[in-house]
Amino acid sequence: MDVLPDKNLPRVVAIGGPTATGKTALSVALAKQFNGEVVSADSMQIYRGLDVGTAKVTPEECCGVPHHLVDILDPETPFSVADFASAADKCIRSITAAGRLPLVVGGTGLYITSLLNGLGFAPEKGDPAIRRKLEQRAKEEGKEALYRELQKIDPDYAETVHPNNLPRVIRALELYQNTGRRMSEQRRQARSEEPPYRSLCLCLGYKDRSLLYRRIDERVDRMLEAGILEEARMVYDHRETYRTAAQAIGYKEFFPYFEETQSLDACLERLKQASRNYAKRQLTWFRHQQEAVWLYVDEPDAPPLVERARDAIESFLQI
RNA sequence: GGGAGCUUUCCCGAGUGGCCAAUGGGGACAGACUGUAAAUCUGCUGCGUAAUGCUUCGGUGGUUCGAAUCCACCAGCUCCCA
Repeated sequence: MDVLPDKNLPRVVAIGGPTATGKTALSVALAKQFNGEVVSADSMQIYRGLDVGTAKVTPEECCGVPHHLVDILDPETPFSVADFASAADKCIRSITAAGRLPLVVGGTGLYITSLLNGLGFAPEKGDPAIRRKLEQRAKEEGKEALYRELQKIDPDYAETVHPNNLPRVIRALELYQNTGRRMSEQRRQARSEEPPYRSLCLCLGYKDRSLLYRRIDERVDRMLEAGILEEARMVYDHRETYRTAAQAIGYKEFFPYFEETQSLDACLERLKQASRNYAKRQLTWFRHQQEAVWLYVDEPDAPPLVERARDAIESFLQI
């Protein structure tokens, strides 16, 4: 698409990157400089009560900068990318209307990319009943059976999904049964739309990966002191209803400790490991799914991070 | 002091004469991703001028056409008896 973007589109600055790179601190500093407001793009911080484990902004860290899409749901309420995209869009429009700059900040790459590309999700919500039936079938007939069915109804999409990736297979079948539309069509349509904003995505990273991993480990230790265990216990006690929280890194790793099948130390190690693996996946996402300007935290001769970010945003706003 | 066992590629751990550069798991690295995404899934992991090539299974030396696998000695660790 060589079409010049519409000058009147809302401008959005996104800040992404793996966990523990300092997105929160940077976004607050930038919001103050650019008269901005933060729109969180984080699938876990959206929930009330998950604070320590999600490294949620504290009131002190906020410094008065408004934060949207944080603490807006109880943990038993389901939430999805589509929900995020429409909620974030509303935020962006009202922030823009107020003459301020929306800063979309978070580590959930799928949320950021979907939002910035204006992916048109199916208007129909997912159908839990259909999904439950498919899950049941997978248990009885095996995931191969479902995959074969997907090959029949949507060979194009089946080719892009690995047979082992059951949740994706199920979602595709669910979409078809629910709406009569194939996932491959859905994707094609969604992609062809014009981007809804003029956006700049800044991505935080480390040149030296081992430094990132060390920061992650240290942060887990700090979370322990800050009371992550109580939070994890709370999530554990509600694990049947807190569907999303129960799978969050920072909580599920302590379940064996509560069940007395593993020592606290072992769980802490697993949590650190899981966080490092997650950071790796985030890097892959932002490198390949999202066009971004990368800012490295550990660049020795470069000016401070905030200055580099500020320069990038200033030139973006001038275009 | 006497006896038994163990030592494998980054880690754990299989392998007890050829099909072994060596199962599996973890880690590392790389990748996918359109309604649970902090989820879910995939690839790859001795070297390499890529070859019936080279160097690996604690060390040295043997047996054998052929050894990670058998034997001897040495080193380290574990356990049992004193």
